[in-house]
Amino acid sequence: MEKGPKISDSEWEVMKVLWDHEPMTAVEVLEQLSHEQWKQKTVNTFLARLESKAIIESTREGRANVYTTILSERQCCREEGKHFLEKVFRGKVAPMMLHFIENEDVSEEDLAELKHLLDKRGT
Amino acid sequence: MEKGPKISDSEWEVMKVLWDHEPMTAVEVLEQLSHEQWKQKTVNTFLARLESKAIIESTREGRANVYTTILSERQCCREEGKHFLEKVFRGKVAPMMLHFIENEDVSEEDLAELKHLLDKRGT
DNA sequence: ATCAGTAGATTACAAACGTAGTTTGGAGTC
DNA sequence: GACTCCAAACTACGTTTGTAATCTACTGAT
Repeated sequence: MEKGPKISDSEWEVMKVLWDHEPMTAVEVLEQLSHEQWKQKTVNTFLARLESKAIIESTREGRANVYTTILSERQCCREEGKHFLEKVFRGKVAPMMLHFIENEDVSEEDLAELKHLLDKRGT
Repeated sequence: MEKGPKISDSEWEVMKVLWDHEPMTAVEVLEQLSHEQWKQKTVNTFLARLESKAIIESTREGRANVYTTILSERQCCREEGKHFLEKVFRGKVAPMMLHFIENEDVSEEDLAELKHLLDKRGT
């Protein structure tokens, strides 16, 4: 039962940038996180921790480290999603879906898309 | 922008028991968590922390504390759900829904229920 | 009044997290 | 070759979390 390594909230921010733009240097990661308030060193720390958790890896390119992901966004979403579903909605999918439909902003297009998906999926 | 207090994974386990059976004493909470491996003292610690975070409260009944929740399960699910959606699915509901439909075990009944919900909701 | 048991309060302590600062080693400059 | 500057590596430190153990105070029994 391979239990994936935990990715903290801040680490997730870094991962999203990496998934979108890898391979990247630490400086490039910070640039993409410009809306955040983090210092370069902070980002470096997150990168180092992610590497020690074997979620990303790096190769030396001249004077800089270039980072690439090891785990895909899909894999991590799956892991995190399972955890969330179990923790917050007791593993019950339908109530969770209902919750999001009722509480979050779901556009008409989203609803239509979902209906379409369900129709295809439901036999 | 009222940011709710954070509820950790372990604290959520305690909260679910409380929402289901409150008001309860610490001993009763442990009983309901029998499948977990926690000691009584550990549960006591979680209850104390939840109280200090103002998520639950207690009143003295004779020689025991009786705990009741302050925040409802709905409120906490909403908070946690928003956080999850933003963190993992970048705030986009439809992809998240799709993810769960594709990756989690969704029974035929769940699918039917969801379709029904969407039909009602989608005009 | 004393003693034992028990619930609650207080304290402990390591790992993970958020958020960097300091030290080091190599690339380029004079 | 000596000096400078930067990226990387190492170190730091308070908070939160997981997981309890110890201390204290009250209740009931003798």
